[in-house]
Amino acid sequence: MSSEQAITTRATDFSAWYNDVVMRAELADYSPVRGCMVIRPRGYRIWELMQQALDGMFKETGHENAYFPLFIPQSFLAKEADHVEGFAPQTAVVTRGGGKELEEPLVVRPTSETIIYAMLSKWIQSYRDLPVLLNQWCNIVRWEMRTRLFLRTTEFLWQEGHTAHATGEEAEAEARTILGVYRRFMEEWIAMPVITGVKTDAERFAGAVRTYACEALMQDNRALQAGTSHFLGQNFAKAFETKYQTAAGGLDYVWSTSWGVSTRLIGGLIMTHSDDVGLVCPPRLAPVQVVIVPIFKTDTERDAVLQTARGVLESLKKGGVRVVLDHREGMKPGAKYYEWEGRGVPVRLEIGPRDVSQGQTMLAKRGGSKSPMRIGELEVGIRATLDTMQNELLAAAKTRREQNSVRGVSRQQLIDLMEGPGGFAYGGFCGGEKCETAIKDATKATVRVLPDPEFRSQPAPTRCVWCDQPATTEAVWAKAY
RNA sequence: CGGGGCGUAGCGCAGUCCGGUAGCGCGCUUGGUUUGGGACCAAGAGGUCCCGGGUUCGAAUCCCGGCGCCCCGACCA
Repeated sequence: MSSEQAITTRATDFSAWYNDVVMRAELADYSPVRGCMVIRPRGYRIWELMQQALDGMFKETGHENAYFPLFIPQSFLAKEADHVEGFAPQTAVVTRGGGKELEEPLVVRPTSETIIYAMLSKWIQSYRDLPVLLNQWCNIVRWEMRTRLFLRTTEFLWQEGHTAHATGEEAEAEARTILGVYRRFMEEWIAMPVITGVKTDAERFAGAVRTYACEALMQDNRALQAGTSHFLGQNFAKAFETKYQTAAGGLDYVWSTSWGVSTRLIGGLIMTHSDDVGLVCPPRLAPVQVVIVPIFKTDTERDAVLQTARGVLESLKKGGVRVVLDHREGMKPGAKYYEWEGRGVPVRLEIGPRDVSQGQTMLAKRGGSKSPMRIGELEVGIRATLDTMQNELLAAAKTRREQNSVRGVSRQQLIDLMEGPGGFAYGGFCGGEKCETAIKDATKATVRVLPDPEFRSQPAPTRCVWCDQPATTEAVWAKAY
């Protein structure tokens, strides 16, 4: 089984390490179909936990789930000029069905804006019908040249939110609200700190007026675009004639947004926290938060230890902890430790004869130390431990990000940084496409975001790092996934 | 699509240069002994050597042609 092969170290080969971690933790596997992946139960459980958390947040902000079809008439995609130009090369198209050539080819959705606006046009008549706040959980297909487990696969799972509003201000505010939701989720659940901001025109979603994004820094100092939220203006409304009657009696196109995060987040989780032993999973998203490993020699010890272990199992379960008892026999405790560590289980409770007689367990933190805990204190103590670990992961990731961020870079520093260690490079930017392209050609780095105020440097840079003309904004560069 | 690597048991590999009838480690099955950081003994099961041609008495091995996967680049969440 792949689960027992050695893991390549991060220092040796980060890509190989990443693949090894995914395999070792049994999160996913390659599929018989090129570019596609199979998400295994341990990986899917993380996604379910992510879904649960996010879905709750979407509902709190007034969104409702719906489902739109997988197949989109090809002509729909063509209605918005930028959109079709952006996605056409990446689409899979069905031309036959039921053994017959189709009258109109059907595109397997690369995203659902077009079919959703076609429907919204039917559903929206008046400003009283607005806003419409929709979300859907689904799979999408984008034909990729080069794929990587979770980070970029031909088919992937995501949620896509689509909202329609009476005013541009309201739509813009919605896009910003969701960006905040994403950020909160990434930090509080994935323990993955992100910088938020606006994308440049070159990096903008095809068909959007403005694209907001959350960017995280992975352990190899490359940036991961973890989520995007788009203000679409009236682009799709115009393409699909999605109009409504205003309070004043006039007709106007709706203003809209769309936003999404995908199973790519699992890749972000892995590359943010994991180590050379295997997966490190933040407790809030860990399929198994606690594993109990019983230790015994004689039958008498076995009975006593297992009885205690079962008691701990039940009490933790009642307390809402995701816990399993590893009672497999014929496997040494040490072997179990390695296995569960590779799978990223945050806490291990060892219970042996000595512990039973002393009314305690040995609590080992993933990647940390071991210390005894009284059995009576476990219900409270485990919760506290998991919370602490969750916070420590976020803090450690934040520290790592800051240590690998350089502010106020010069042209030469930017080049050196991207040739060398990588990371986030903050600098002044004239906003010109020429400079953006030149920087990309010279360094392979792209503008990840024009950062939101709280991430900006003090004082603000005054000159463009590349052309030395006055800066119109600050930008964050990095090599990206 | 370019550059690099690889394809032999479930997994990791050796064997390929120099052709001779397929091997190692791990895992798996059965039995026994073990169990506080990757247990041991014994007996087993498991193979279209990526595919198709060719050379040869004989091909995992040599020749020709395909296919697939991984990594690095160009496209992208």
